[in-house]
Amino acid sequence: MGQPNESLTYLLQKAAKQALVRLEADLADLDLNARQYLLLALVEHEHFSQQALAHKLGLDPTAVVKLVDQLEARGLLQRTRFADDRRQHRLTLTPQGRELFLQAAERQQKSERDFTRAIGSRRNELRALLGEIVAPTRSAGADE
Amino acid sequence: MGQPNESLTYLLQKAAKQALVRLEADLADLDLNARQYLLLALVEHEHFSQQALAHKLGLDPTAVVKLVDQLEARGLLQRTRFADDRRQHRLTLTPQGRELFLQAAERQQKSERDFTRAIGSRRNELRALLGEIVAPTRSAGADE
DNA sequence: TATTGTTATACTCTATAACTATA
DNA sequence: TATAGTTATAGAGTATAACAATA
Repeated sequence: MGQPNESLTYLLQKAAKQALVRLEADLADLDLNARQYLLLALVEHEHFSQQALAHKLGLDPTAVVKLVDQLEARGLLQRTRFADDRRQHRLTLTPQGRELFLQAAERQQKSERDFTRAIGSRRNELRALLGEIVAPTRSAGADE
Repeated sequence: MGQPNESLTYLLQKAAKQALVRLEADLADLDLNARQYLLLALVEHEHFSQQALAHKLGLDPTAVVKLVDQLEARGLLQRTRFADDRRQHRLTLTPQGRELFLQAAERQQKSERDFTRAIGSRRNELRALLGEIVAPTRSAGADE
């Protein structure tokens, strides 16, 4: 961003945006945006509460309400209650939700391979470098 | 984003956001956000028109109007007219603008070194990898 | 009394359309 | 007629505050 073309911060913004645009294009015909997909992926892996999701996604809890509303209305996930704390909603994918998630996950992987085609297998180096930078700083934004 | 922690797209979003948050924190006492700084950096390097800046920044031209309004009101840059096409505004840093930019540029470089401290000199590899991914795809978003 | 989720609301950002001055 | 810049406005996204249910 100093000489913009050389700045890592600037490059990261551009790369992140382009990766996002591509992913959303690749998910478009499943009628999922990246955030919806990520939520499905997280819920598929673990039955989060909405607050836990908000924290994990770096989102406002009220935004999660709307996200979950949309996905529930489409029959992709369900809200039930946690037995040990009935205030919390336990989110679970429906069979349709799981099926859609699996399709989306395939596309996501392809999208990422396509996006990083220029660097081939060095994408693993990129992943490692980003992981080292990101891991220690987990304060603001999407956490963990 | 499939298994979120392993996804490059997800890592890129997080890294980009954290880098941005850090940069804005490091520029805060100069009363500049990242976008304002980037605009100053571009104008310092070349006397852009507002449309050219909008294209370069991947912003709406109306957003550039407001950005330039703010910076001009603070006496950091000036609008004059291009001689060969008097519709276009030629943007130039004032002496104060240039001085503030130089201070901001120092902070930006330090911010970036701090952010990438964990990978040390391998930040050059990271820069190279990102450059290879980003360069070919210059369609959507912040261009060139 | 504190917390989860919800709703309503306000605020910010971005995009769209109409206008002016120049070409 | 088309383009650069401006303004006003609408829309999307996000944050804030108050409320109900549960702890």
